[in-house]
Amino acid sequence: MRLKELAKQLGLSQTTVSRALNGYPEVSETTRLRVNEAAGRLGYRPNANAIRLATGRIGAIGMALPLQRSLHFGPHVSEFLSGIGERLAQDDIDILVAPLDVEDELPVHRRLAASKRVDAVILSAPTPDDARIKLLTDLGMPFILHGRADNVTIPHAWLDIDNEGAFRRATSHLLDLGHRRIGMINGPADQTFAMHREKGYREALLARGVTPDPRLIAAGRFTDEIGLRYGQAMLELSPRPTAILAGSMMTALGVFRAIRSAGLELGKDVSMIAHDDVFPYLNADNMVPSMSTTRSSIRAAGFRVGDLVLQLLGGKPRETIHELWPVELVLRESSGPAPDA
Amino acid sequence: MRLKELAKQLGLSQTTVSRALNGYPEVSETTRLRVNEAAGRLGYRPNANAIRLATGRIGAIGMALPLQRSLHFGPHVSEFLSGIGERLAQDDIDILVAPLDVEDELPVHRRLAASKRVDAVILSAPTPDDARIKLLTDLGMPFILHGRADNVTIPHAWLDIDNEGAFRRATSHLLDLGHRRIGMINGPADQTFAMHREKGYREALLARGVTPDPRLIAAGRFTDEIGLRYGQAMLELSPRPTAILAGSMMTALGVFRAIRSAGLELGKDVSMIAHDDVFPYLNADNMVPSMSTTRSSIRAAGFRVGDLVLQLLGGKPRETIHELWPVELVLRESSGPAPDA
DNA sequence: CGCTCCTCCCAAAGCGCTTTGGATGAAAAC
DNA sequence: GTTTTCATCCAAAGCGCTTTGGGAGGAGCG
Repeated sequence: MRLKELAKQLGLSQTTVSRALNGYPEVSETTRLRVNEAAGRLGYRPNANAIRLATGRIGAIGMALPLQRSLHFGPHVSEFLSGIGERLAQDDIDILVAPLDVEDELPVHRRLAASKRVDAVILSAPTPDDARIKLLTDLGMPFILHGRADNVTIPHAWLDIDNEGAFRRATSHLLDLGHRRIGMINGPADQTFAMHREKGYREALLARGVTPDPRLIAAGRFTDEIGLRYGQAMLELSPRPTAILAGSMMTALGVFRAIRSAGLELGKDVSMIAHDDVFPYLNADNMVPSMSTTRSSIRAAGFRVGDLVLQLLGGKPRETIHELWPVELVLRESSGPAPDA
Repeated sequence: MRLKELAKQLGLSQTTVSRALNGYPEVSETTRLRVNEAAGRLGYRPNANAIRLATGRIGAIGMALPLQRSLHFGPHVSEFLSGIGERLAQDDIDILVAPLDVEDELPVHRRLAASKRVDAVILSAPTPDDARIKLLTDLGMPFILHGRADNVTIPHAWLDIDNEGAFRRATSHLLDLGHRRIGMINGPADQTFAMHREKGYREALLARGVTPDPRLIAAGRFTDEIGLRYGQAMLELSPRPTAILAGSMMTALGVFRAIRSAGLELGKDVSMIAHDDVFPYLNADNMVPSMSTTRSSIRAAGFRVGDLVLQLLGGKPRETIHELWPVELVLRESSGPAPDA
């Protein structure tokens, strides 16, 4: 059932039917009703590609899924995507995921843009000098960044969480509890958010006169393995840290094991605060002991990003789209007073 | 730069340029070279929508992401998707993720099909009577199922892992070690794969004259919370189980905690074998103690599914596309002889 | 009653590509 | 030397929709 047939069935022109369906005013209410009824009855579905070709609007947004990088961000990506999807589905917008190798990210964006597959792009996991921003701007492709690219001066839309503040608070809290040797197992070092976290952490320490110890700072992917390895390494130091900040719940699982396998007890001998992106399948509350976290739902961020990308397409100026979300500090059993303090 | 301009620049017709670009034989090699060179130099990118409209081929495959259900399968989905993506990227095929509420899954598929957004669809997480199969078949939309729908007689392509065999082997192994009370924390009970797993488990028990105890069988989402809750419940029974099968690594984390919080030791007091979909960020080998698993990479399955969907579109008959992958049993420290045996 | 002004509808021109059905000229065949 | 036969290329017709630029006919006005 194509538009042409539908029009013929109704004894109307394609023009009128098209307008009726799309809510244009040049059509009488009775005709519109008649058209809508017939369309529903005959199961008319417009060919998306024809619409796209005719209008230039696509009804899809793109998201690059860097394969290697997604190894770092597997569960984060899917949660974030779910959030975006939840929002965009409301407006019947498709999400195109473009999997790619990290080194051809730029070409892929170029292809997406030039071939008119998407109206806009969602970027995540930026570095401070992220090259994608200039590329997309040059291409005239609207986009919104999840995270920040501090050194890029080109105006662009972004949404980020206050990583710096989160880690500053977490660190300060541990300092309040008497901890002085606080380890930090961060995310990949080239990522802006990881730098922000380190900044918050360092400044909190310095503010109390504690000199950051490079041996207590590690960076890597968000895996239990990284957590285990660096956790063990830190706990072998002497004096060993009495608290550790973990960049993700996966990291935290590894650190947890490191603590146990060193014969120590989490929340007593060693405290831990982990960053929690709120995975439904990994609940900080249900851990034993329950995990203190800096919490911010990455799914909610995705939902909002979906929102913002629509606003962007609706004409809202990109330079007015900046959101910095605060991060909760949720204290549970894994963080306690420093031992022998 | 559109085809028309390109053609004008070259002093050729659109026809010839199009053919040259698409490798048709009616074009001399020298012309083809000239065209390709110019296309590259001028940065010509065809408008994907025009191609789609003209050819009817889309160059995209769809994947429904049931939002609620993805709560059960969060990390699985992203791993699987990565695998698909890795394969389809090689052929420059887009992946459209269609997020949806579970109840409107059918309408969404109808929309995807009728609006010509995708060439084929990848279905996952089927139930035995999965209604999507009939729908897509009726719609003439090619698809491949990741998993199986045992009660559906309509011929269709599928790829699955041998869940039944995996759990039969794991259970048998535990029986060999002297365990008689073996708990099982399965995936969502309505899913085919979970039924297969239960079947393997039950039959293995029965084959040794052990009657399955309903109190030792639980089902739920793949979360640590479910693992913790059911793990605790089972360990409170007396006599308590001496071994537990966990449906996923997330589940296993919960069970692990349940074991510990009961003051028991994994691998001695209680054994565990978990199913491992091979998440790069959650490594069975690195756990303490290391985790025995039934292992099958869901990412690899995704890759292969991508492969198969292309074959399907290439004309390979759907009834010849059936793959059942064996599952490894990897024994590590978490499974040991039954205590007091 | 004649004229203007809406209201409602239509024909036709794209959108950018593929593909059918020839043309054209040179090489091959007779 | 004429007829075939290729090898190359082209004009034009779609693909299914939106949108521009009118055109009829009835209501409102004097």
